[in-house]
Amino acid sequence: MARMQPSGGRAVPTGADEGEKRPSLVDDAYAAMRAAIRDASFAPGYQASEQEIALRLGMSRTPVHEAAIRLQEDGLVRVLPRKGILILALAPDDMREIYDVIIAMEGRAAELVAALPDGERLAAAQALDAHTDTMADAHARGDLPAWGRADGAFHAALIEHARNGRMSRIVQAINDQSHRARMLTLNLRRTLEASVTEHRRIARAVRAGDAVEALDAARQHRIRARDELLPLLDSYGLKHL
Amino acid sequence: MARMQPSGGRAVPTGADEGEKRPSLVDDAYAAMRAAIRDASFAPGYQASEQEIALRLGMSRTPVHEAAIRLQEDGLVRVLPRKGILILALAPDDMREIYDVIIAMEGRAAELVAALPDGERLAAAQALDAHTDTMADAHARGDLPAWGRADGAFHAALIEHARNGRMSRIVQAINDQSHRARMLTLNLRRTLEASVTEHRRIARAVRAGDAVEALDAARQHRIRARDELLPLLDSYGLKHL
DNA sequence: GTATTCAAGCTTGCATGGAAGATGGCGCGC
DNA sequence: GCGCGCCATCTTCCATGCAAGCTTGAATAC
Repeated sequence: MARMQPSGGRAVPTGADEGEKRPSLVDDAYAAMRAAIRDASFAPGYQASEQEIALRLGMSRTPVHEAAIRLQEDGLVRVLPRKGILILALAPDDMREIYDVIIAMEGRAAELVAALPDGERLAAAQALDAHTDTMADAHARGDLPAWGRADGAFHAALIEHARNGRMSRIVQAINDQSHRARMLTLNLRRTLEASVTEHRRIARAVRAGDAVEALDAARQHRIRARDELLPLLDSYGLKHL
Repeated sequence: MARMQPSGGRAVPTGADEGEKRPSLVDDAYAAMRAAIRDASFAPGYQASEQEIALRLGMSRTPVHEAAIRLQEDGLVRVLPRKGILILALAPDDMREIYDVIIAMEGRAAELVAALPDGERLAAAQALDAHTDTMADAHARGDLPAWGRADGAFHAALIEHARNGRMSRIVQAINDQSHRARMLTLNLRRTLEASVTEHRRIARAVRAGDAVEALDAARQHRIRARDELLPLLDSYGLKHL
C-alpha cells in the first residue's frame, strides 16, 4: 500500500458527468483506495481499519468512511459494521456474472455504434481499427502489457462511442471489479490472434453500418473469451482472485 | 414528504446480498429518501438541505449525508458541494439511455433463462405466464395500477430467474430512476394488449428452451415499448419527469 | 488439561462543532 | 434608474468525541 497517496488526480471520470469541481478529501480517499485495490496493494480478503487508512492518507476517518460507502456501492469492498473494510475477492461465479453483463452491454453498444450517422460511425470504426492495429503490433513484439492496454482501449472506445453515460458507468464499474482478474489471466491467454480477428469483424460491421452483424460480432467475441477463460480458472483451481 | 418516516423496512434487497444485519440509521435514511423520491414526495428539481431532512427523520446530519452519497451513486440525486441535495429530473434523453440498458440486460436475461435446465426453466416460464395472466385480468377489469404492478412483476421475474446478482442490481437501479416516468406514462399507454402478446411470446420461448427466440422476443418487446413511449414524451413536451 | 466467563481493547455508528465556500439581498456609486 | 460589490446567512466538509458492539485472550473453576 506504499503508493497509496491522495493523488491529486480526478476521482473518476463518470462518463455523463460534466460538472467540474475540485476534488474533496472524500474524492481523494476514493481514488486512492480504488487505485490500491486495482493494483492489488490491497489484497482481496484483506480487512482494513478505517482509522489506519485515514492515518496513512493523512485525513480523518470521516472522508475514508464515506469513500468506503462509495466503493461498497461499486462492489469493490464490503463495509462490515464494527469490523472494518473487507476487500472483496472474485470467485469464478462472479466472473460468470460479470461476463454476462459485459456480453449484454457491449452487444448493445456495438449495435448502437453501427446505427450512428455516417460521420460519427466512420470515425468510430477508424478508432476501433486503430486500437486493433496497436494490438497486432504489440502481439508481434510480444509485448503483453501493451496488448492488454490496447485491448482495453478498444472496448472502452466501443462503449464510449455508443454515447450512453449510464452504460459507460456500468461497464466501468464492472471493469473495476474484474481488473485484477484480467491482469492475472493475461498471461494465461493462448489465442491472442482470435481477438484481433474478432475486433476486425466488429469494426467492419460498424463501418458498414450493419447493426445486426455488429451486435452478433461483439457478443460472439465476448462469449468466446468467456468460454476460454472460465475453464482456465477452474483448471487452475483459482477460487478467488 | 409526510410519509417519509424511518420505516423499519429493510433498506433494499440487494439481490446477491445474503448478509442479514439490522438496519442502521443510514439504512433508514436511505430507504426513506428513496421512497420519497419514488413517489415524488421529493419532486425532481427540488433542492433539499441535509439539515432539514435530518430534522424530519429525527437523526443527525451524518447518516443523511451518507445516505445521500449512496443515492447519488444510484443516480437518483446529485450532491452539490455546499449547496445541498438536488433531486434529479429525467430528460427524454435519459429515457433513451435507460431503455438501451434495459434492452441489453433483459435480452441477455431472457436468453439465460431459456438456457436453464428443464426444471428451473419450466418453473420460470410458469411464473412469467402467471404474471401475464394477472396483467390480462387487470386489463379486462380496466385496473391500470394492477396492470402496472403485474407488468413490473413479470420483468422482475425475468431478471431474477437469470440468477445474476449484478444484473439484478443494475436493473433495480435503472428501474428506480425510471419509476416516476413509468407511473406517469402508464396513463398515456394505448397498446396494453401488445404487451400481453409479447410477454406470451417471451414465456413461450423460455418454455421451449429457445434462447435465440427468447433474446429476440425480449429485445423486441422493449424496443417497441421505447418506440411507443419516446415520441409520446416529445409530443407532450415533457422535458423533465 | 479443559471449558467458561469476563474484561479490555479494538472497531465503527452517530452527533456535533468549527471552518470555509456559495448565494442572495442590500446599499452604494454612477 | 441601473449595475456592482460586499456582507449576512445558509450550506456542506471535515475533525473529533462519545458510546456501543464485537473479538480476543487471559484468568479462574473444575
